[in-house]
Amino acid sequence: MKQSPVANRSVTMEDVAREAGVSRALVSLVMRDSPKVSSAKRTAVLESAAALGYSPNRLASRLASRRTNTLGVLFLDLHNSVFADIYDGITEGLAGSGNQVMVAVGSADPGTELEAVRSFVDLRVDGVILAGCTGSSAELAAALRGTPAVVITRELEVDGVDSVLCDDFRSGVLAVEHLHELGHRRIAHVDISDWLPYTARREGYLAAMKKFGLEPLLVHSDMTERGGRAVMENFLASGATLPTAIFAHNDLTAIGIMEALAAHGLLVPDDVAIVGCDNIEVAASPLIGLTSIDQHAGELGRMAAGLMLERVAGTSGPAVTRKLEPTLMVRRSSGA
Amino acid sequence: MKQSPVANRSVTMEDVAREAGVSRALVSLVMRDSPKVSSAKRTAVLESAAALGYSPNRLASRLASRRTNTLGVLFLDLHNSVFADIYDGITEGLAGSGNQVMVAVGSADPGTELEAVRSFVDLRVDGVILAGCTGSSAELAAALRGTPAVVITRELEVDGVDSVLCDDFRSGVLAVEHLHELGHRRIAHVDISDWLPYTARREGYLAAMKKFGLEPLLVHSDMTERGGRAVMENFLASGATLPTAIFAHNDLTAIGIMEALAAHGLLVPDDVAIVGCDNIEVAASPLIGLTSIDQHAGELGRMAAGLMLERVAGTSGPAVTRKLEPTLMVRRSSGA
DNA sequence: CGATGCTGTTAGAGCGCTCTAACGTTAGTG
DNA sequence: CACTAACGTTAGAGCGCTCTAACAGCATCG
Repeated sequence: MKQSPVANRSVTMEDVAREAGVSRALVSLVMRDSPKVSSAKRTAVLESAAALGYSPNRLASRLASRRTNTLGVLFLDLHNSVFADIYDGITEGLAGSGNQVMVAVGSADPGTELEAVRSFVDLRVDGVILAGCTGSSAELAAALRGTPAVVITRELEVDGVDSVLCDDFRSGVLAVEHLHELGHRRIAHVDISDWLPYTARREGYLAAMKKFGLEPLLVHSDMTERGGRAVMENFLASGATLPTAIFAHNDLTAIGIMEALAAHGLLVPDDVAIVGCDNIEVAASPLIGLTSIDQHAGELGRMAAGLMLERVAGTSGPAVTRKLEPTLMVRRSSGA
Repeated sequence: MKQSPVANRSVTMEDVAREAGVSRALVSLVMRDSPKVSSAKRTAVLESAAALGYSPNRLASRLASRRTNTLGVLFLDLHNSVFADIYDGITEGLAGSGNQVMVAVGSADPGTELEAVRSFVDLRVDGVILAGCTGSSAELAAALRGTPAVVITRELEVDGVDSVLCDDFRSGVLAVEHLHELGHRRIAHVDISDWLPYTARREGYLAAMKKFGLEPLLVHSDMTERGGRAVMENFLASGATLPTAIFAHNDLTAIGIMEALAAHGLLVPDDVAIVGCDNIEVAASPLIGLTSIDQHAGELGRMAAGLMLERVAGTSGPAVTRKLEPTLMVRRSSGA
């Protein structure tokens, strides 16, 4: 019954077939739950397989069948819990579809990211879901080599790549409108590196500021908590006049900003009001009370999974873009 | 130059070989950067490959070479950022080793988890790193089928499975000692479901309480923020006398507890002092100021990667266990 | 000048599986 | 009772790659 581990690694269908006194093809059918196998042979095969400690080699079966029933999912950053929410949505949307998920992490580095996508493609996954990506359209398209893909939180102008995102421009507008309504006029925006393809929130901010005839104030950060804190520390050290309100590119940045303010004895929202974006779990915590803009991460994941399943099932046609309306979640950091 | 996507998917080494006027074996050598290829042929092959849009089929190469240079990494829960820290440690420890990482998420469900491990094994990864797992030793051993493995944050009594963890018993003791020293005598512990294999923190708590001659007070939760909040809400609703201090199984739970207390106008640490465990990023935030016990997640990941590399390189020998000393991080939630 | 070694290349036999087409049985039909 | 139909089973040809062993070509050497 119990075999040595090493021996197990090389038990093949052939061995099981011999042990059970049937052909290799029959074993294959049993392993794939084919209905056209007599129950007698089926149990015989299963018993032999168990006795030998057989574990099917998925590399071989995938190679032979030219199907993998596997989707690759790439995450931008594991430290941002918005990706955990997206992950939940994806698994929910994929439930019962018989598809497996392979995860990779891009770490906000186009190199790592492209490497991961290439790896997915080389392993012949049926499709790729990019939950946040920083590479250029051209590079990503080249790496995908025609593999169906869905991008979350970004719009990629590539053939056969669907996009599922929240209207980030609108989020920027919502943030400014909210702060303007509260009476703020000096509203700053802490966004992200220039080269990153996520510019819509900033553009929304700029457009709304212009609409209200206000002077924009932009500072770059790196979408991390640490980055947000550093930016605010620098700003405070510079002695420049503080804005009365700050809209941050995402919640992590916003929290970092709040930390720096707290460290200097400044009160939120009394001295500076803060609005974040993403509405991650911790932002909603009463301990933080960060006003944020919900981009419906779970729903984005679910929709991406749905589109992916359609593509995998063979639905062709031009690339689709699904855009959700953001929702402002008012909390302590901007009033009340 | 540009081929249709579908065509790309079926370009094989044979095609490249024909196009370049060489043998398939030579193409294979070029693709694997063999030094024994003349530079003339090398460039010819690379040009043909690019022209045809060739992408090597990694399934086939892995099958043929019986090596994958890939490690499977399983995470318990993407919502807990301690796993992001562990991930960083792992990638750091693996850097430059030429190994790829495949990630899967167990979602604190033994079924999903075992399925993921089986999937890794069936894909013939060289090794598996389990960053948190809830299955039984026997089930995991069966699923691994002899594949080298390293478990993080848990000790698995399985042949060939190394363990890397923090001394959780000691963490429980540290928490109680700290609170006792602050003068607390009614110290509760919010831990996790009975069936989960993570009992050391509770045992440390119980041992330390006994040492001080104090009456233990245990409540079960589910290691999530929501769970912690629910438990505390229930407790408050029950009208039972509050403990003066609570040690929570992890930081998420602790934060949930703090939220419930805040919602009822209770002050931390004045009414109830809180100590968490894991020292996740957000616990360290001045906005939360949660006293926590650092289990050195990054270091755990790095060590696990190191052990894994040794195993993959062929080091045999009995299973190793590496245990780190936890570090108490005192913050606002327990005083000062 | 034939033996020796070296470099670059290739034929061909797998890796462990799937899938098509064909097979032997048995049951159903006129 | 031959004749088809359906069922369960199998042989054998791949899937796209790697790897061993052998090979041609050429310089080196006693």
